[in-house]
Amino acid sequence: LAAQISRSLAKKAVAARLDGKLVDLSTRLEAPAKVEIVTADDPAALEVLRHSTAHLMAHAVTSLYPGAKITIGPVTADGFYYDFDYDRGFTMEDLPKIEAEMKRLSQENLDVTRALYAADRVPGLIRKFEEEGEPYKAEILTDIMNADATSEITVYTQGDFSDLCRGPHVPATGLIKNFKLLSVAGAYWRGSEKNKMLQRIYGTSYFTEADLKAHLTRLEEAAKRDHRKLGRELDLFSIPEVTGPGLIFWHPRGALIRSVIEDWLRAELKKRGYQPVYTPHVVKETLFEVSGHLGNYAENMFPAMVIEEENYRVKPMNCPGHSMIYKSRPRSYRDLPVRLQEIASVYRYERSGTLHGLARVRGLTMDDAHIFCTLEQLPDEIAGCVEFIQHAMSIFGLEAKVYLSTKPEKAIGSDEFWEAATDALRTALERKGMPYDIDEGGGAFYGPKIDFKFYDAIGREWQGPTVQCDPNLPERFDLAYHGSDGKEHRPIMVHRAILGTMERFMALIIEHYAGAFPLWLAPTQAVIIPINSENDDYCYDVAEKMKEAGMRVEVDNRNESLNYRIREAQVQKIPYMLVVGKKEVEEGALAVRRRTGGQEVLPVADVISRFQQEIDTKALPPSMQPSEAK
RNA sequence: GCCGGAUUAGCACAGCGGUAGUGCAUUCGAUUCGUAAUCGAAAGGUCGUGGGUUCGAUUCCCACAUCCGGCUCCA
Repeated sequence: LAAQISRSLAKKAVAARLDGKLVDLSTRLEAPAKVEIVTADDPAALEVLRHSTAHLMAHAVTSLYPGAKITIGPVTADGFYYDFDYDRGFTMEDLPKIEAEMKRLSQENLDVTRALYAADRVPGLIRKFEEEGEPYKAEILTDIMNADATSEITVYTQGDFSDLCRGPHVPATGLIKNFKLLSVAGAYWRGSEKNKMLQRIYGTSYFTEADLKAHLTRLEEAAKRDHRKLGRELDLFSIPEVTGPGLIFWHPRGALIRSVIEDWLRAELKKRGYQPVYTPHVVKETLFEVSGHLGNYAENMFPAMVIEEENYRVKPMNCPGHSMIYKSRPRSYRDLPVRLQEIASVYRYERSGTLHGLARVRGLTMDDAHIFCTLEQLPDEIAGCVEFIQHAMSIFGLEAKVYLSTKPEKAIGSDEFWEAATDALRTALERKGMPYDIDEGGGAFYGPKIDFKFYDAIGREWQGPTVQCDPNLPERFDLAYHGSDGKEHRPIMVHRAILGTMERFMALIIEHYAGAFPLWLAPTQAVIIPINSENDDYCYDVAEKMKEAGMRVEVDNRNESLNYRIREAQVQKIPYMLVVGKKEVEEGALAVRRRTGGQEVLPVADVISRFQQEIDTKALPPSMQPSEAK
């Protein structure tokens, strides 16, 4: 019953599924199974194609650059990469040469064949790789056999190129036509800093030219909404070289947006029973000896400064400070939970190569809070945090990937605690109907946590909100409360951030909105543009009225053409442009142009009431809603 | 921190072994305009910093700083 699917019969076939398992088209059918042909429009086909493109690239590289050793070449979210060990780094100039060689190998339409090695033949294979000067392949094989001595190994061959690989692959190189090599980078062998750095080449591949072009266009579009570019164009912030990397200067417009978000946060925090506190930025380093940060986190802290023979440190975290406030007086079980909140700047020494605009900085402002509670209160407290985060995400229209991170190998604390806390986290997510993945062993050494990860314009992952359970700091600070039994008990501490940090969150929403902030966040909500200077007084009167109604409005009566000023407002992504000419003055009206397009002439009072309706009143707490028009 | 690349006016970019140029922004002048750039002029640069090669370096070489893409890290 062995069935080999003829390539001529299924030109578009890329791979097949046997009982749901992805296999090569050349697979021999040894028992009855449900057979399904995977064609180019199947999402799985793209992965197969990209993996095969990675092989094609490795083939091209080994033929162009003798001595380049192959390692691994997996598929990524939008493409693939392959890591090589070569005595010089590849540069962007090498990529066209490699692409040309790939094109040539594709035109040869080499068969891609698969060879299966039973366990007893693997030692021979290892020797073969060693003899051929491919030590990395030999190492991978050795590790596979050490893990399971009965493993079967497959090797794929196209022309004179062979690679150890699980597959599946496209049946012939001729199917690989629309690809692009994108960048070169260094990457450590097996991801460890201690190992040799390899040369990585990234690329992507599609079945059709149109898909490839669309992808490249998407990358260009994404670059346009890069928060570093928009931050300069919209005059939101700067990071001057003279004042140091990773330290942000917020300009008036950026600071305005940030302060509106902080006002929103404070109102939400108040509703949820958080108490605001303030703690010092610089403290004697004893605090961090007690917290254990000097032992475990010192390489991420700014070095000590000496004042009157005492060492002081800039804080890298707020939890020790909040612990001091908790500890400042005896606590009763009746006081719990205690929720201390601070939108607080901390400073961390992040390694220079990791800094990235607002998204990764050395001076960061956490929307931090620490909840001190009993183990019994933990589920409700965590559910409250998850609900808060969910609410915030809905306000900003953001989506996050949620991870529940469980007990790592190196952990402290009792099993009872880990179990109860992990359970509380899981229950909270399920109660709120939040889909999540488990990050097995990804928790902090002191406790499990929930992490929310966001994606930037080009798909990079950034951690934002987090909820962490921690019995360790209460222990270190000897925190206690008097229980109803009259005895002293230890509270649990929950670390949580709703937005993450203000810096990273701003980066995120700048890219999310592509700089076109919704009305409630827009630094300038409306600009009034007189057509000529005769209308200036009317414009100032209207502006005054609008300011009284809570609008952030400006008059642009610069000596520039109307077109120029419209364009300027459009480029600055100002939501409303209000043009005033003779007609509007006579009618007590405004010619309303929206940045999204559309024009209409409305009485001033109508413009104000429309504006107030457009600010989503459900999203904002009462204290922030615009006041009634006067 | 590691690998590769980059650094020229406020911004975006040309250029080149013989001491710098364009556009926008800025300032000034003209223009008073009906929905995405009015015209003209002026001003603006130790060509990232330091060292070397050279008769001469913005250009070539080295170190450092910063940025970009990755890697690693992100108790």
